[in-house]
Amino acid sequence: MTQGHAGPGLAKAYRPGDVEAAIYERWLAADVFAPDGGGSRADASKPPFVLIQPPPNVTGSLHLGHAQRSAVEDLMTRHARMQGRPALFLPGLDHASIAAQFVLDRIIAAEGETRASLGRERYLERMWRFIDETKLVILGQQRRLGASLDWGRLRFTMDEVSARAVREAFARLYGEGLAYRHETLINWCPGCRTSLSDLEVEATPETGTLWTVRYHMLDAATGAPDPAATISVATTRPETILGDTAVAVHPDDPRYAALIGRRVRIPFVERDVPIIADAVVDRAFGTGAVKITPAHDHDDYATGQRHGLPFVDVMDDAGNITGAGGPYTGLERYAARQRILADLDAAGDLVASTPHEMILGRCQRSHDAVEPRLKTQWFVRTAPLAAEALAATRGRRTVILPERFEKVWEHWLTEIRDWNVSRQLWWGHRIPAWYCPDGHITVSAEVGGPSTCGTCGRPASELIQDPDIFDTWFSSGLWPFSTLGWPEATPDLARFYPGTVMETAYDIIFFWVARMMMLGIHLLGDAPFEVVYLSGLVRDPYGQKMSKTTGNVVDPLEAIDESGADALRFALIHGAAPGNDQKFSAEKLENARNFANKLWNAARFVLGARPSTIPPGAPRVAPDGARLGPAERWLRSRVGAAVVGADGALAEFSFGELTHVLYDSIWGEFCDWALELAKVRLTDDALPAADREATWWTLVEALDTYLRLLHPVMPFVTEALWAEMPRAAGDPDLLIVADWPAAPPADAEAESEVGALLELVRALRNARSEAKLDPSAWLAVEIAIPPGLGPTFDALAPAIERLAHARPLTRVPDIGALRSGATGGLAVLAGPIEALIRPAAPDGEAAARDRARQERELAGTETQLEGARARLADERFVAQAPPAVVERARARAAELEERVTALRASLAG
RNA sequence: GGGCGGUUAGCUCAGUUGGUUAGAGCGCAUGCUUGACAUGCAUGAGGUCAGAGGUUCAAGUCCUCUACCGCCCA
Repeated sequence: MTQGHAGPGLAKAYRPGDVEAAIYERWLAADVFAPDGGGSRADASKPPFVLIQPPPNVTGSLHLGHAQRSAVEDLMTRHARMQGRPALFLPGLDHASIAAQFVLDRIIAAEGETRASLGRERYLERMWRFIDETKLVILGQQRRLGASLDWGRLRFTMDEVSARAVREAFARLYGEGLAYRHETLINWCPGCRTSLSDLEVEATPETGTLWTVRYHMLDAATGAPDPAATISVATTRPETILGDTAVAVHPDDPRYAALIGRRVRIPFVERDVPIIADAVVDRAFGTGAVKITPAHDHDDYATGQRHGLPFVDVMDDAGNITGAGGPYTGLERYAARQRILADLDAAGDLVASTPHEMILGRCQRSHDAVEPRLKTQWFVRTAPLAAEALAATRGRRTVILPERFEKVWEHWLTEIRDWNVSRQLWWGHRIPAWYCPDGHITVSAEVGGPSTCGTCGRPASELIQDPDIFDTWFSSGLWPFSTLGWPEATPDLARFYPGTVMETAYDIIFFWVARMMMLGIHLLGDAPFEVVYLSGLVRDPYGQKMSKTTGNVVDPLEAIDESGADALRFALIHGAAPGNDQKFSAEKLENARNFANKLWNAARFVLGARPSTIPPGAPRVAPDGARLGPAERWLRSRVGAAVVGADGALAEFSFGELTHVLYDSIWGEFCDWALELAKVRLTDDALPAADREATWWTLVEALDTYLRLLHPVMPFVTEALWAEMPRAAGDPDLLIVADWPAAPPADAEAESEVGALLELVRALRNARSEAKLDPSAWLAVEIAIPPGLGPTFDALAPAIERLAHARPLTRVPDIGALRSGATGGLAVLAGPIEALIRPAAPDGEAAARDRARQERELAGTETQLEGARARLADERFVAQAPPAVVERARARAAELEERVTALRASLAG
């Protein structure tokens, strides 16, 4: 006897909204997220698993890319936690100075304010108020997603712990000569009014104009302009004429050899500059003569240094022409360009203008054209740090996944340039450098700054702190250890540094990963993580990048509301392969939702099918091995294969593969076959109760294993179901801290024998369907089974009967007997098994369709046989292929031969 | 210009160290209210694995070249 068919208290369909919030609260209440939490079952002797979460920008909200990465991070963490490792998944938020100011500037603009109208102090107060709201959004999103983050260790890149790390790191680098202050040409964004690092400048190909401008030379004797002697230069930036301090030609260019050393008058600013020779000039470019603007062009800067030219800065922070710009002073740079062109034209000195393909540097954030400008900035000397980072990856102390990114990594770190860390912004960590009136620099890691000038001893009151802040990535670069309390020697730092995995998107490998590696190794002596797992980007169904302006963004919360957090996680992880972008679509989400529902219903069935001889709430026991039928043995073996497959996928960080393995096993094997086979035994009152119990415990064991395996991917539904499952002694209340399963041993015999019979069921169904026989009719079927399969067949006959709708199902002694009676029936072949379906009444059309099916099959089989024979006829194959391969080919050929014979016989009959 | 990746069913993607008959989901077709599930079940159709050449007994898989798409660096 069995109980009712509905599981205890389980709804007919899985409704994520009903359980998710409560389950997250249970996890929080049980204190299982922290490696040292009250509910943790971590084995302190095992190596900790540490994953410091990439901190999302505090002013934003999470998009699908974040959701995917959080899902992957949480998956790894939950797996490690179930393996009994102390698992730390540390949450955080990033202040993202330039991006945050961008957002806030727009908000205050709507309130009629500007950065300048508020002033630094009030602006920063406003920022703190603003992020107090936004951070709640992000933290809430992480909870909805089910991220098992250790909230007690939440860090913010602008909190005092992080600030102390920034000051200390900078002071140490300065002390070692690795941080220095220096005037040089930097990238300036007039829109953001700050300098940028090289990485924040995007090289964009554009069609500009190449103008040819005629400069007038000076008479060598009088020094007065010589209207007849001119030299034409080509430029894409006429406004920089105002800052020209030379004209350069190639030393070997015969066109200009005679002019080298003569002087030229720069128009409008009336500056007299020399014509110089430098091999850097490309003779094929333009006229072969170029203007040199050392303060506004990277190549010209180098030329200027080589020739000792003056550097004239003609642009201010807003991109307007400075007082050095003569009549154009105060004009915006593009307005100045137009005026200069007009004036040159009027003077007859604009010789030509042609369209010109060029590469323009634009600000990654505002897309303004970046202006090279001469500025004094703080730099970090990267060469020695990069060497250490390279040594770590070359020595495999840190592995980058996918490995192909190591090549890019190598290249970038080998060619690395010094890092400009100064930003002329307000929202960020103020650079802890003070300047005394004599220009001495004092760098201090103390909260209140230095008490005196480190050089001349002047009191703090006479010192002025650098107004600039650090590049956000400077504090981000300290994240793997600032989060753990560095520079204090905290217990967390000792225990959790270095970390295990850094998961992040591949587009910030240089911005972030490289900086963490460089700073971590340098400041702490160890690389900050063992594995760098680089995720791909999540794109829309058409492969477009999701963006607010395109309007194709999917809000993770919407997806969760619609389909559940587990479905979103599954869908995102399903397509996750390291370094590969994936397209996301509603169909994928729906498929994942269906899978969650499938699992739910499978569990509902199992729980509802408990034999009445097992009391409700009985502790879970292993099925009685002596009572297992072939189907039970088959299931255990297949579950074992799923465990092995899952372990393999996890070991290789192939999380998409993990979901494939679990999906196929749970849906394709457990639900489609194991449950259907079990139904017969569970409801067969003629069987001893112990047999039915063994079957049920086998299902429970399988389901229990699946829930454990699936938990890291779909934490909510698995936890919800596990709450209803019988527990074994020693199982915890919550699945999140249950043990990762071990694989039941493989049972090759059961797999092959049951597999053959499942093949038979498929073949019977196919024959019936192709002949278009009434699917609901019970048809008599006779079956000839090879002797070896007899016992398994007999044990499963009732199930086969049910699954193939075959009744009566009769075993005939041999194939000959079957064939002799093979008239008016559908002949079915399934490997070594032959069967005959006898329709209730003769049906000419059905018979014809069946004949067509068999003829099609025969043709296909003959083609295959031909191929197999040809292969075996090749002496070189037989001689050179491994014996096992040849043996398999022979067996295959024999099988095909038998099949052809049988089909011919059947068609002849 | 340099480097990397991709090209497999109508669509989205799997395909382990080369080895039987290249798989899945969605979509499509046909049928099914089967005592867990119509968010379901059954059956089926659909592929010269971008192209060319090579290595090998054997290539979706390894090598070379070409085409197209995408990304990164300069």
